[in-house]
Amino acid sequence: MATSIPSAPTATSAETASGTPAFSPLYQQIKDLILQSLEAGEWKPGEAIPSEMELAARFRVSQGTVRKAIDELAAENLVARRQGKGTFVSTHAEQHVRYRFLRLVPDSGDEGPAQRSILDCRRVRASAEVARALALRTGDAVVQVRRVLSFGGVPAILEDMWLPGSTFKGLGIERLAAHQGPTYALFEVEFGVRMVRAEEKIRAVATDAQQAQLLGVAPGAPLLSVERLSYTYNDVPMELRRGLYRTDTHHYRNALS
Amino acid sequence: MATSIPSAPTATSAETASGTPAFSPLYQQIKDLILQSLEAGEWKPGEAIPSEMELAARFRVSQGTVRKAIDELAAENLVARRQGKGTFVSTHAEQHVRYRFLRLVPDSGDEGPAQRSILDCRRVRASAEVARALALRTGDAVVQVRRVLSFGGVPAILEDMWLPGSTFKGLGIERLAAHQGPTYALFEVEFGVRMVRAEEKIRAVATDAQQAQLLGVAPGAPLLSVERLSYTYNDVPMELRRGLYRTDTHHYRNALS
DNA sequence: CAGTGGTCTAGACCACCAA
DNA sequence: TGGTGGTCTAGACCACTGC
Repeated sequence: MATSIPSAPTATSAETASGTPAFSPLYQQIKDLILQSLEAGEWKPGEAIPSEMELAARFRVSQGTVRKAIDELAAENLVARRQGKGTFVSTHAEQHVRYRFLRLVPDSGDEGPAQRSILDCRRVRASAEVARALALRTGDAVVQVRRVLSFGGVPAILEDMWLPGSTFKGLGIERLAAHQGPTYALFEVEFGVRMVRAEEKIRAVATDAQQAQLLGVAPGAPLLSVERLSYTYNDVPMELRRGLYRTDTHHYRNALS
Repeated sequence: MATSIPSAPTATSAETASGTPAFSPLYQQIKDLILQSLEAGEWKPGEAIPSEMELAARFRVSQGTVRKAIDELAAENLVARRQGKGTFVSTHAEQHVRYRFLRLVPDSGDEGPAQRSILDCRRVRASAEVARALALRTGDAVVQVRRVLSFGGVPAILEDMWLPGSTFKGLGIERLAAHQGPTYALFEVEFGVRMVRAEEKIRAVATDAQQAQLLGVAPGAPLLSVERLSYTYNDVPMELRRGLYRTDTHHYRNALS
């Protein structure tokens, strides 16, 4: 199916062996091809992809078809268009989308970025639960990170992260501490991993003694438990995160539509 | 600005009095016009809007321009396209989008719809806080509803709702109790109010004695506090809701992208 | 000014649905 | 079979950016 586009492209195509029609419009095929280049790293985060005209010539389709393919990629936040300049591969390092995945906002006012304090970072063997989430085998190497995020000096988030050891070779406490800006931007630059989407499961829990001490709240105080599974291209899970959020001065913001 | 489209439509238009260019593409103007008809109730939820060709003729533009306008409306879930049939005004009564705004899902398995139990429904005067959220004046009439939602006989959600009294005339406990399906579907049919989007603020809180009793949990148990402000067309706030969610067997699901 | 994305059009054809 | 939305094209022109 995913072979190269024929010189005379056909919209109606791709008869599967199993007999189902499996119609896929041309622009979808083009989108998939662009996606493959994105995954392969042909263009790095922050870089411009070729112009619509160039891509149209390359794939032997009209500019309008490329446009529709890019429209969908832009809708999924994989690329961003800038009129007069070009289309750019999305990155977590951009100013206006920084901390795109962080939904905790102050109840009033506006505060700067979080201060990070790395408590721990070590390579461990994946528990059954972590392995299942990250599509690994139990016992595989994973990097485990624990940190506290503070706003204006007040601790607000206690977070544990698990990352596949094979991909995040050499991730240590120094690198994490030295880095400025979003952690996901560090992952892009240092490990070539771009987080594309994530799913969160949110619960209310009571603090235990250790957590309470780290966050500076009373033991038993209610906290928001946020379990996040982040995915790279192609729906590959790449990070499991368990966060405890203080919600006495902040709240988790969500838009429904 | 919002006058009718001239017989020879211009893409570059709408010079504002203040001097700013304020360029608005044709398809945006068409989208606004369709939106106005939607707000005015020219087509009711569940009904089909005119075909793309008809709208193109009505607004004196090409089908492609109407298509792009409808594309955006569909992306915002205001209408839904069905190939071969037409484009339909979205409704909360549709099977596949039912409980679109309810993000609480069971940790495992799948359960049927919630059982509702209305505890209270009465007309009261808006507190300063409720008035501010609903863009009313303090003391204006509002309908206040308290109810419990249960899954499989187990109470899971305790909810208070506030609705503008002027719009929700005659809303009583009988009507709420008699109705089947999503509450927002009732609002569409009985009061002509369609909820289009909502914003939620989520916190972890400790249960007080009364809440604990209604939900069947221990006093002080951590619960998810979900404050929702729902909007109709044109960003008009129409409902304030404060929910307490049990998250021992369920969780609040969220997708980030 | 040239190059990029953005808009608009008109027409052809395809896939889906209902009568 | 006719109507609806869905795809694709080709070309013209507009708006924004940077040289």
